[in-house]
Amino acid sequence: MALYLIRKLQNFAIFSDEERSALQDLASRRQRLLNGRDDVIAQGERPGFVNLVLEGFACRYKILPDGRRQILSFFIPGDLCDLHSDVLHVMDHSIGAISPLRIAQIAPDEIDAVTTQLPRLRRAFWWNELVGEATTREWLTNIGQRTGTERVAHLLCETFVRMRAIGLVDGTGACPFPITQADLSDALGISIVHTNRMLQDLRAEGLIVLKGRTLQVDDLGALMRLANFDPSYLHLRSNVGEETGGQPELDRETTS
Amino acid sequence: MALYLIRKLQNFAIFSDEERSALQDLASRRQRLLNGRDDVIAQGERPGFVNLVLEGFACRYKILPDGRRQILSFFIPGDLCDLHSDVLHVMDHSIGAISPLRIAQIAPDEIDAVTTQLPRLRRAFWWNELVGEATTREWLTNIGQRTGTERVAHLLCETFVRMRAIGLVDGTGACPFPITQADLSDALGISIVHTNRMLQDLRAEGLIVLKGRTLQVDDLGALMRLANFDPSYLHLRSNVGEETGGQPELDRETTS
DNA sequence: CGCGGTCTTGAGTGTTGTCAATGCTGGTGG
DNA sequence: CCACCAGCATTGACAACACTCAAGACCGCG
Repeated sequence: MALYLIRKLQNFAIFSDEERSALQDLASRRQRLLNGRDDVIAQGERPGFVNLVLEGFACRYKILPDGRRQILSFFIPGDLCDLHSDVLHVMDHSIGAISPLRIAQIAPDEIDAVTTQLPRLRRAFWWNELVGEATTREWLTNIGQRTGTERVAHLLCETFVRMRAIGLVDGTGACPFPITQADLSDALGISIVHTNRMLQDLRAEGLIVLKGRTLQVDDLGALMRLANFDPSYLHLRSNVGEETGGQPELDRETTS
Repeated sequence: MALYLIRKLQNFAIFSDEERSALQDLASRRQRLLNGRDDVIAQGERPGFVNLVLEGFACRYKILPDGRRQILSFFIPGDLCDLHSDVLHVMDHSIGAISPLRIAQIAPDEIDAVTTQLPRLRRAFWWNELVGEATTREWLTNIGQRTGTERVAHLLCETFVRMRAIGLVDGTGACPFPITQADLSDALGISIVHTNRMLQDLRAEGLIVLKGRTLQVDDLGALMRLANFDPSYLHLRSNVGEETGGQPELDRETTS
């Protein structure tokens, strides 16, 4: 089931049946199940496959010699982990499961074959890569410049909007959120205790409800304002929230 | 003069005369000169060219609505700025000159043509891109996990090692360093005053001499240890420092 | 010589971290 | 169905690292 991947990539272009089923194909080869804290692949190993998250949450992280951990990104269903890392031969970071996880392992060759045949998919994958990089830059800005509250709020905004973009937010404005406070703090560069207090604040403001691995956002507009969150770096088709802004990123040119 | 670019890419593969002169060609088309604080391209504009730094320092940065600035990376001679950002149509960050700057503007088509004809160059550009991403991840880790002193030391290590890799460190262990303390603090997520104090500490330890836009590293080993600096993310051929470690990243496979 | 930008320093404040204890919850086995 | 346990969340008290404000020194350039 490449459903989430398709939904995500459709923020870039609308696909034909052929393209859709090619994506289905990719996602249906090898599948793999992991438990909560397992590693998909560890720092130092050499990447063999491109990993596609089908179900559950994962993260990219780095461990320092003294044990400190920095989470570099979260992966939600539909996310592709390491499209091109095989060029570097060795992983300089790890990919780990946050929750029980189902992934598809895709051989780089398979990707090559499909994208050669269907150039619009190639461009969609590119778009996807670049959004990933833009997100990392936004994280850098988040950690570097924003205060504790802002950081937490910003990350919640981002995750919520991404979940919404793949249809995982329900009618009440709630979505699965298996990320623990320890994970959050390693992602945001603040202590667990402080993360907890910032979350309390957000709850007290009536902005969110976070419990039982579920995040409910009650006032996205206010949360976005508090976080200084501008969703344009996600390059989604509908960058909604308050005002409707971003024009769609439809693939115009006829490529290279 | 694509000298620095060639030196840098030769960390990935050794080039033939043909490849070398193709790189020369790329760098010799349009050139552009900028002053100290000028923007090469600003947030919101649409990228037209790939920018290659020929001389001077530049940086990638983001400005928040309230004026806070996060520097996302530094560009030194030989660095390519935005190899693929044209897919996204709009810059989500700016590129600015740190010092007087000379750059070459390369059209995406020219890159395409050259890399199609010379696949080893294509792979070298890939390698370059991926090293850039790895560096951003390392910065995220740096800001997220390390203390003030470590952060400053880490950034100095990185810059010094990169400068050395392109032959810009002289026999006394000194290299040009036009980055101001204000720039450093925006890159590291700490205040100017604090940056200044951390630098004092490093000087007091006898690790560095930093003055007159010149950085001299007196004890790289100690600086690396202090910073927890592991150069492997730079994927240089000789990851020297103390012990000699990393095996060369010679291009083995025959590509896609 | 004067000026702007950069660097340096001191003093006081406060955000954030650490330590440590307690509460909560879901899952497991008896 | 209950007791127990592990992992996670929460709280309080205190310490410390880093920030702000503000003044002054330095340096290169015109």
